[in-house]
Amino acid sequence: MPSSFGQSGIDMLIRKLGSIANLSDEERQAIERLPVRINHLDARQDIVRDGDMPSHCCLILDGWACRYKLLSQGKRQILSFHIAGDIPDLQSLHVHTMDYSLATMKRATVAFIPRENLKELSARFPNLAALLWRDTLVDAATFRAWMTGMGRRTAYERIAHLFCEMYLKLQAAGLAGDYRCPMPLTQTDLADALGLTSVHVNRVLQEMRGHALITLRRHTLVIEAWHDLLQASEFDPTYLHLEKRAAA
Amino acid sequence: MPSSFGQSGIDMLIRKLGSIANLSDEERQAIERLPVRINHLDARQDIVRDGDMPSHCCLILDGWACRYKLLSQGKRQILSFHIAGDIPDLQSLHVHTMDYSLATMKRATVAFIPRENLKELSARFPNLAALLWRDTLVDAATFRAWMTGMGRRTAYERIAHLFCEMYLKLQAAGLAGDYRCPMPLTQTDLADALGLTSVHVNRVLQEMRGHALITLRRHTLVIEAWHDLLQASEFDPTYLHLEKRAAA
DNA sequence: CGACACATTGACCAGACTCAAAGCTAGTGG
DNA sequence: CCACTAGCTTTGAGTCTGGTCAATGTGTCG
Repeated sequence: MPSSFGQSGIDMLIRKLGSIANLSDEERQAIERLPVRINHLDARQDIVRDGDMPSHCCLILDGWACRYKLLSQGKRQILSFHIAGDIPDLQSLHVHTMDYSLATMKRATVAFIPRENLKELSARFPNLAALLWRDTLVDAATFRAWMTGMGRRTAYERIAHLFCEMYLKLQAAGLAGDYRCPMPLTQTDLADALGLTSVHVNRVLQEMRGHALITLRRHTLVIEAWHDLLQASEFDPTYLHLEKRAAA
Repeated sequence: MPSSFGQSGIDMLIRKLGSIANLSDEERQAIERLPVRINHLDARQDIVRDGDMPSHCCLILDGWACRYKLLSQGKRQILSFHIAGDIPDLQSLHVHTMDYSLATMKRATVAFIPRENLKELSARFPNLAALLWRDTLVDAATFRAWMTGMGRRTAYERIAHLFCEMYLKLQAAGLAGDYRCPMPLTQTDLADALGLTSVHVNRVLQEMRGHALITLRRHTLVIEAWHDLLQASEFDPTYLHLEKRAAA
C-alpha cells in the first residue's frame, strides 16, 4: 500500500487529524503552508538524540521508527514504535530537551517541520492545537499500557499485547488487513521494547506458534487466532482511542 | 508546610503555571473565575475509575494521589504519584474515556473543575493551553522514565530512582527539604508502582538501609547519601523539567 | 488495650537471564 | 547466479533475581 501523499507529504498530517475531527478549509490550508523538508533515511538511523534540543519536529511519512533510551552497559529500552502519520517528537513543542532518542527501524521517509511554525500554527488554531495535544495524550495512554505490561504481565502476555496493539494501529492507518501486518522488528527489538531478552522472546514466540496464535516470519505478523490473542493479553483497545474505526 | 491556598484553592494552579511562565493579569483572572468544588477525601478513595467519562478534572490541593490500573487476579499497577498542584486527569480534556483509575493515597483535598470550563479556558488563552499541554508532556516523560526502570533496571535501582524523583518533585513544590520528604506509601504501594512484590521491596529497603543510603520510617523518607542514591539509580533529572529550581 | 494494617522473616520456587555455540537467510558483490 | 557474509534466530545448560506462601512481629489509632 504505497501512501499517496503529495509532494510535500504534509497531507499525511491533514488526513490523520481529519480522521479525528473535521478541519476547516482555513486550518487545512494553514497546514498545507507549513514548510517541510523531506528526508529518506536508512534503517537503524538516529533521527534525534537524547539530550538534543531539536528545532524541527518529525512527521513519519513511511516506514517505522522507535523512541528509545540507552542505559549503562548497553542496556536499551524501546519506549514506543511509530508508523506513518505519527509525530514522535511532538512534545519538543513545549518541552525543549529530548529525554529519549528517536531512530528508524527500517528505511523510512520523514518530513521535518520547524518547531516554530508548528507552535505558531497551534497558537493560531486552538482546534489544531487540541488535536495535536490529543495525539500526545494518546501517546501517554500507550505508555501507561506498556508500563502495566512490564510491571504486571508475563512475557507471553506482554508479547501478545504488543501484537494486538500494533495490529490495530496499523489497521487504523490502512497498513494492515486480514489479520496480517508488517512487523519489521528483530527479536532483539521486541525484547528491548518489552523488558526481556532476545533469547526469552525467541522461546515465547515458539510457544505462541505452538498454540497456533500467530506466526511471525519475514517481517510479517500473521494472527492465526485473534480472539485467543486478545484473551491471552487481556487486551482492551480503549486506550488507543481509534474513535472512528471498529476494534473487532 | 500547610498550603496557604485561598478559599477556592485555585491559586494553587496559578502558582504552578506561573512558575513555568509569566501569566498576564487577564489569564490570572480567567483562572480565578473558574468554578471549583472543593472536596476532602479519605485515604485510599477512588476519585475516578477506569472506563469513566468524567465531567470534571481534579486539581490536588493537598495530600497524595495515584493513577493505577487493575488486572485480573487482583494485580495492580500504579502508574504515577501525584501531589499538590497536579491535575492527574487533565487528559480527559481531549480524550474522554479514562484508561486508568485515580485514587488518594492518604487524606487529600482536591478541587474539581468542570471539564468544559477548562476546555474553554484553553481555547481562549493559547498560552494557558500550552502550559497545561506542557504539564501533560512532563507527565509522559515521567512514564518513559518509569518504563525504562521497569524494563531495564534492577529492583534496587528502580527504588532508588523513584526516591530521587519524588524527592525532587516534592522539593520543587516546596514540600521537602534538607534531604527529607514525606512518603506516605506502604511497601505494597511501592511494589505496585515498581512492578515488584512487597516482600522483595522490603528486602531491598533493608539492603538500602544497610548501605546507609536512606531510611524510611513513619511515612518519612530521609536521604542519607544523596549522591550515592543518584549514582545507584543513574538518575538524570532532565525529564522532570523543573526549569526554575536546581536539581543539586 | 485491642484490632488491624503493615513490616519482616524463612523456606522454597520459577520465570527470565547469561553465556556460548550452532543454524538460517537475506542481501551483496563477483 | 552463486558464494559469502553479517546479522538474526535457535538451542542448550546452568544461574539468579525476584516471586510465592505462610507465619510472626510491630506500630498506630480509635
